[in-house]
Amino acid sequence: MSETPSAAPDFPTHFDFSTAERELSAAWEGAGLFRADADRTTRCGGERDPFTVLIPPPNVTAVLHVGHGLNNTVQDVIVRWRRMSGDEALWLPGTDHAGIATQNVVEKQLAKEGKTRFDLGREAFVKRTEAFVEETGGTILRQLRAIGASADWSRTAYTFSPALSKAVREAFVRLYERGLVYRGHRVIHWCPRCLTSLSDEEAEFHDSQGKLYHIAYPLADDPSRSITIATTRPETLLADVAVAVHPEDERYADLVGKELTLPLVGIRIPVIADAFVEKDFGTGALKITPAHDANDFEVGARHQLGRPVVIDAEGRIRAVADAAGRIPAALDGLDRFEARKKVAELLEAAGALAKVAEHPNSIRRCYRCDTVVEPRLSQQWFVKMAPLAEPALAAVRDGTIRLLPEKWEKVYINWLEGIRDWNISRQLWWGHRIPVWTCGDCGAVSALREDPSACPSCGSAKLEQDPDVFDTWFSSGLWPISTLGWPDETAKDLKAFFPSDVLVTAPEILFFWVARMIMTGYAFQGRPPFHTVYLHGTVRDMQHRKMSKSLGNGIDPLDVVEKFGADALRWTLIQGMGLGVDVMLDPNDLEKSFAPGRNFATKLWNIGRFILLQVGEQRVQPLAQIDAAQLALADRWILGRLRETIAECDAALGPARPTNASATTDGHWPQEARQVGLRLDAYAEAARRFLWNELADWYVEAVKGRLAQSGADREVARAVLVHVMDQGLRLLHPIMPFVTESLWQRLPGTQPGAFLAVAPWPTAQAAAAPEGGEFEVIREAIDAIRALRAEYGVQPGAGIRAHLSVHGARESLLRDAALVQRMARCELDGAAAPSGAAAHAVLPSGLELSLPLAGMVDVAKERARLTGEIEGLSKQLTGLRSRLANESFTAKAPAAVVEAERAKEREWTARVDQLQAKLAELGA
RNA sequence: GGGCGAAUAGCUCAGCUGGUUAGAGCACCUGCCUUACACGCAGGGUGUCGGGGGUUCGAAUCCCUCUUCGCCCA
Repeated sequence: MSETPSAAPDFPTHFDFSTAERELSAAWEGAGLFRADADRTTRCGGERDPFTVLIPPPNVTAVLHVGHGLNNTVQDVIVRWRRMSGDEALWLPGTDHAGIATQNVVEKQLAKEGKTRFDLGREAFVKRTEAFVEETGGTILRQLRAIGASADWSRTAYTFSPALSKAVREAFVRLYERGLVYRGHRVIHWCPRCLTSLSDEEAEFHDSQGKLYHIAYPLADDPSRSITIATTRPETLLADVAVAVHPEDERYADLVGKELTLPLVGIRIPVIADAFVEKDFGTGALKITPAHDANDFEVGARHQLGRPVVIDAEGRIRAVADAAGRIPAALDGLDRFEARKKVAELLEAAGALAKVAEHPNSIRRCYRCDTVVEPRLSQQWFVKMAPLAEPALAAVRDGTIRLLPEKWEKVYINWLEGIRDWNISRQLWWGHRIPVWTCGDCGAVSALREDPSACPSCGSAKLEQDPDVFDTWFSSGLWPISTLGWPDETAKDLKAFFPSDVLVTAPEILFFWVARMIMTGYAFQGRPPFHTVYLHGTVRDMQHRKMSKSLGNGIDPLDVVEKFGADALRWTLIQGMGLGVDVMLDPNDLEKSFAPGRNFATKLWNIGRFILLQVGEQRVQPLAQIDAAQLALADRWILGRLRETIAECDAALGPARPTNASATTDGHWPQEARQVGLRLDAYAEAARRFLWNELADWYVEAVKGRLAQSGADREVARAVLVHVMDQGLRLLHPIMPFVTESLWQRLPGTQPGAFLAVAPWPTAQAAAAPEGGEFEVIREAIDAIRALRAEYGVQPGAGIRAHLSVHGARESLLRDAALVQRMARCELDGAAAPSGAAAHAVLPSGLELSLPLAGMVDVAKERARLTGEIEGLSKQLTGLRSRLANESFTAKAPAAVVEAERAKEREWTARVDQLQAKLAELGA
């Protein structure tokens, strides 16, 4: 490693990211840059458009993993972009109390002490959980600061705080009053480990290899005949109340109305006909178990059948209800899976097991503990979803809300069209208690905003509150309004920042959370909670597996921050963020994944180092004061590239909001704008390309000679250099906030105390001077000379000479000969090329270069090279000419296309001619 | 079983409403410590655009079909 001995000691060759991160985080927060002010928004009479992003609240028990890193980096990039763009940007952080997840964690702690929550009792358990959350609940938010999150920490919300709990209660009571919630006795998903019901979404499907048991049920009055049913769950036959066949199934037509003997149990059950049965599945005969299967429940209800319950809350076989005489002693008390084996054995022994076949199927598992869900008959609170879904469906259909990428709009619509009622009660202790009281005297059921002391109907004090709590997602669904102050309709934040703008989350929780927020937005505010939903991909390892604790393939973002810096982490994540595309990272080789980000930061740092060491800290003229006529070719070129890059970044990111949105009206995404913007990878690449491939690789090199001299041109160069660096840093800041802020604050001209984090986002200025296309000719020449040098193995340090032909941009190239000299180590010579062996290049502009490389050029090789180039072009030309000769092409294709093809033909023909002339010069 | 989507360079992906000599990043190979940077610089190879058929003057792009993979829902 080489160190420049003269380098300024306070400007090392590498960026000290850990110090910068610590200092800048403190400085940003100290200056209150991320605190949003409601009064400054247009909705409150201020001047700025509000721009609100609400964090998907992580669980209070969570510790930061790379998935959080990705989700929050995306939000931060968007918020920083809007903040710099002049919006009153609010990124509202917070956490979710996570009912089941948190209760599980505390129960596990208790288990280590040899206790259960029942040993403590409800009140003590809740107290203990509160204390646990108090202690560790802020962990993940603190960790988010370490990756540079510019959230407004003063507004940190928590779903179980008193304010948000009030919103939950108000929401439920309003739905109750509107007749949109009801209590019902249904077969719901039950987790026998968590001992609670689950919503459809919380009971996730998993493919499994099950078995299909074919069991013969003999006719009660003629045991020589039987009906064979097929089931995956033979243990539930203990609760069978009928066997159903399809009404049009001729095989069983004569048996409908007869009775069967239930194997192992011995009681008589009827054969019924119901169109629900699929004739082609299994044997076409279906056992009906209303208490243990949701579909059977419906069938049973249609036929007024009983509902014996034979499996208890823990998943054990017992005569729970209406099941007297149904449980053989050998099965009583057995776990359901043990019971399945035992039932099969007993049936086998009784000769009733006709067949057992392998049967791939899907089973539901608890999304929190993976336990196989048990369908269970029980009383729960449900939300009627169809009326709530209607405006949520319309909003996406008509473009009030857009989902990116587009395919999720279809999934969303498909789901909402078939929406089912939502079970919102949970038999947990950690959560918002359901505010419903039943009177012990008059039986009145009341949903109340305030805890009652007496029955609202009869005045009795004998009131009992529903013991259950709400599904956590019920409170999460209110997040966009509850965090902003609802149900206080006069809350300033609600006025200023609702509706919010972009919601950034993972598709996994599209139904759990996103759809429900949209529904509650309409239900309680009559408006959409946001206009854009950005659904990002998943972080995966090199085998495309999702990162998880159990697989041990995770990446700790804080580890990455420590080893490579927060900017490197952010860069890697954003640069890989194609719309909806998964981000692949290698947990076994962090260097491979994150070194490019760190290297880019170092590169930037060294551009800054060059500027400070070469430009110095003396006053630099603002670019606006420079007379356009004084700008060099390279200056005009880099300013043109900057203008183009700003436009590219803007096009990749925006538009920020639908066009016709106002303080009181919801905007609308026209069809052509629905899928536009938030291309973070394209934005990242545009900024990187400008700073590295254009500014560093070309402009910095081009400007070196001018900086070494003194005079007016040096001042012009300094002004342009500092300007383009300043603008480039602004463009990159949302992605790499630390290194850009560190450099920007050191740029000559930056006011002390100013922050890049709130500096204005660049706007593309109209060109002050011609774009500098001539500089492209210089670049082409340098490229060509470098390529020839490499081709012929010219020593890197050796100087050579190039003769220019009379064609093309000869004069302008000669004017900048010094530049070519430095960048290609090649002296330009306007004199005609001497005869003899030389390497040749014909530039697209028509200019010809001839490099006499005495002793290096092998004439045969040069001939072969030129011939190859001619052949390639000729082949292209042949195709082109036959297209132009085709009359139907010239007649039917648009004139502009035809003309473009003709121009191409002229250009290529000329080029081939030039190359051929060169070849001729080399002799036969 | 129903719905949605993808298949383009070794890898991850762009290529939208048909017309560029099919691109980018990473990886890879070669040569260089050229006074901001070796965490760097310069140069370089790489594709029957999944198979088949169709529409068209013209298809990676539109239509049909097959194959493979993924996601959502039941």
